[in-house]
Amino acid sequence: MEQSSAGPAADLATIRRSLPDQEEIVDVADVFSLLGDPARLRILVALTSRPLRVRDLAVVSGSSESAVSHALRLLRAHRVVSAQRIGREAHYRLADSHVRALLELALDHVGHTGLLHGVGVAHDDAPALGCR
Amino acid sequence: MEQSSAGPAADLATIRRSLPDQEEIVDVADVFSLLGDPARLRILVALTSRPLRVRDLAVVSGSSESAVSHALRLLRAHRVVSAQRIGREAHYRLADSHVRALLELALDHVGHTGLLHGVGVAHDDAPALGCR
DNA sequence: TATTCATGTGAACAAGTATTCACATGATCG
DNA sequence: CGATCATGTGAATACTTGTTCACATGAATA
Repeated sequence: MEQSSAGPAADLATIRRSLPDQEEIVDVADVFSLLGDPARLRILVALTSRPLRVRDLAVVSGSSESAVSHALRLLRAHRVVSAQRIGREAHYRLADSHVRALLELALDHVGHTGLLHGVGVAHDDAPALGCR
Repeated sequence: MEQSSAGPAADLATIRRSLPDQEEIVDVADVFSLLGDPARLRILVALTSRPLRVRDLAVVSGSSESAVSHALRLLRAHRVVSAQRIGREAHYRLADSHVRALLELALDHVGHTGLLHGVGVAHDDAPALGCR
């Protein structure tokens, strides 16, 4: 998605028309919002490693099992994670590669290198630009 | 993208140690949270096209100028956008390529797969459990 | 069957937050 | 200078939301 459908120096009306409709905006915002809570984010980063049970996630992320369950319910409802029941255990995992990509992009952004695998950390880190 | 620096079937302690510390988690969560508000998201998507002034962003995004200014203040504080003053106007743009990449990933996902949008699927509650 | 275990859930309180309104700041123009 | 314009900001309100607590569900075990 480069300059989108709007060409270079598009006028305001063109830009406004090029925006996703409210429904899509809200859907995307919902997902970002889900990733925007530290407790849920810890859960998701933990799931970057491998599928985990609710109890494990509580231990790893440092939240109560109830809080984790509530969090997973929301994440499930928005297809951010998927669950698989085996007996009385529920194994959760990241729903798809897009979620993983979002997490890795963001972690890379703050310079966290411990979690990512062979990914060459050649990020360009453009430091704003505000001054001219 | 492979699992993580933790080997296959890493134990819980290993996974827990591999998590970013609280400070990094909160930083990343803050950015996601900023992208998680529909009004701010509209602003940011508009900025993927080209730099815009506060007034233009108000028109394009459909929020009041005051609301936009408040939003931009937060986005600026977290280096999500950068500003350049020209006379009495302030031109805002996306701060760096990471932000753009996050937006593109999310919007692209919605546009192509309907995962967030739910192609013919109710998107508020998902069963998602027990799929094997 | 009774018990235990893992997970799910509803209600309610606490904490955070986005918007509006009124006004401040600071630059430009007549 | 005084007026006007674009933007920034503080306080207050209304709204959203995450956590805890108590309990429910449903599967395994004895």
